[in-house]
Amino acid sequence: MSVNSLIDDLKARGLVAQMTNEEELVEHMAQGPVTLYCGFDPTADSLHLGHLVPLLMLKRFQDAGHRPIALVGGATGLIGDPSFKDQERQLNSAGVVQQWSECLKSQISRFIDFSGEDGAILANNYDWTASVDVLSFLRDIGKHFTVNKMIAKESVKQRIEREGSGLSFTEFTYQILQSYDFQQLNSQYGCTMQIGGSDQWGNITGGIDLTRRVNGASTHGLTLPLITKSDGTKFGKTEGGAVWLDAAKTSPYAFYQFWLQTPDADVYRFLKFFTFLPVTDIEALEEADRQREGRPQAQQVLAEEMTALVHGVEALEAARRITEALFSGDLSMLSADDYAQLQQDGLPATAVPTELADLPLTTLLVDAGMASSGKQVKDALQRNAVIINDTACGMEQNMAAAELFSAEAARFGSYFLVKLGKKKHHLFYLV
RNA sequence: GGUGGGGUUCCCGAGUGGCCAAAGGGAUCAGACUGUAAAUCUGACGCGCAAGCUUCGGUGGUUCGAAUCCACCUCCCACCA
Repeated sequence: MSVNSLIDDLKARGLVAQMTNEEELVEHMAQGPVTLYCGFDPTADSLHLGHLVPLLMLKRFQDAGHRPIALVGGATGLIGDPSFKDQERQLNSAGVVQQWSECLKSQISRFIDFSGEDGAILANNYDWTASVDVLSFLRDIGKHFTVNKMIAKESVKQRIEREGSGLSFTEFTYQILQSYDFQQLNSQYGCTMQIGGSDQWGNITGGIDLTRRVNGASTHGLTLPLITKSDGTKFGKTEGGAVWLDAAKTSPYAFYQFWLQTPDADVYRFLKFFTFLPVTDIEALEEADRQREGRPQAQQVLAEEMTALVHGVEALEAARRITEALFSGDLSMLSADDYAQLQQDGLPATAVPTELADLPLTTLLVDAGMASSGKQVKDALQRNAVIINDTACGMEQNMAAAELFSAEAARFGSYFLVKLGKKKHHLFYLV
């Protein structure tokens, strides 16, 4: 892909929120491979969907011949970015941040190619901040920032102006640290561009300013839009919380299901944001779906692309197998092997307790993680929305767990497929 | 340090002695309708199958009875110094 068409493609996908002078940027990219960076702060032991867009953006640049630097914020993660946050964040211990940094590193490596001499670079800002002493920091770096400008930034404005909140000096300093990153990466690797979410604009321009002052270098910035949902709720959340990229935290099956359930109003936008499918193909798909009666194909395409990308083709196959078995409506088609396979493929499964005479169904299903409170199970029972091996259960069976989970009732002497509502499935097995 | 305002169930936000497990909205869950979509309608929404149990920043107190009154403590905010 030529330089020009990369930016054009990004714009066509709606992936550009803001950028520094477009002409200069395009020209800069035309002159040869650009080294660019994006930072990821370790705020948990895994990246989640919110990180995916910038991460894939690095990949888009790499695919177009540029050289990405993935920066893990081992130092900035210790401070906490106040940008557009309405509350001061709780500090995490150094050991935890260190550990999380390692987690992020290995995840990032799955998306970007770090091999070879021209390969991407993995950096950690802890390496150049940890040893800076206070006086050097204040004299050599701090001197280039005016508090007036720092306060004026939109990203901290509300924290400073708003009642009921404050901004600690610690977090206020964050923008200086991030700016310092850019200046360092510019010195060390010739990095001339920073990308990030639109909330990072203030931090990015801060880095551009610092790099110009200290290194005398001209650099560029580009931000990505915040991913929004048509219904106004936050993108990337499910009832269980964030959708993680770590298969141990969000199973490939759950991940696949997440995308499959994307509302029509969002799905084509998401295809452009998250997949590498050409925009023209996506538009063609949208047109085809419009012509079609009933269910669109887009969600399926999106779910397959994303699951394959994040978890690999095998995990995708597993997710599809489970989906096929659970949503095709007929469980009798499943063989004993299929049940074992479902469990292996990541369908949540729990052993049936040996002593369940007195256990109500509510407790049983809550313990298995199917619902967060007995009330929810009770509600479902009252509406006959709990289905055990194709048999709907009502409230009157709540105390009949021993009967329902007897060896005679089990499929192949061992399995029970329990459905709560339309979408929640759980496998129980006798031991 | 002084003065004033405030801390209510996941979030916002009512409630100023019994009718309060606590209005209303949002989020969430389930049902109907659909396409595992949206919109709409219905129900649930502190915990418990239930009897019942535990909440309104904390601790004590007044009272037959407190989220509501009193004391002290604590945290937040505004203004003043």
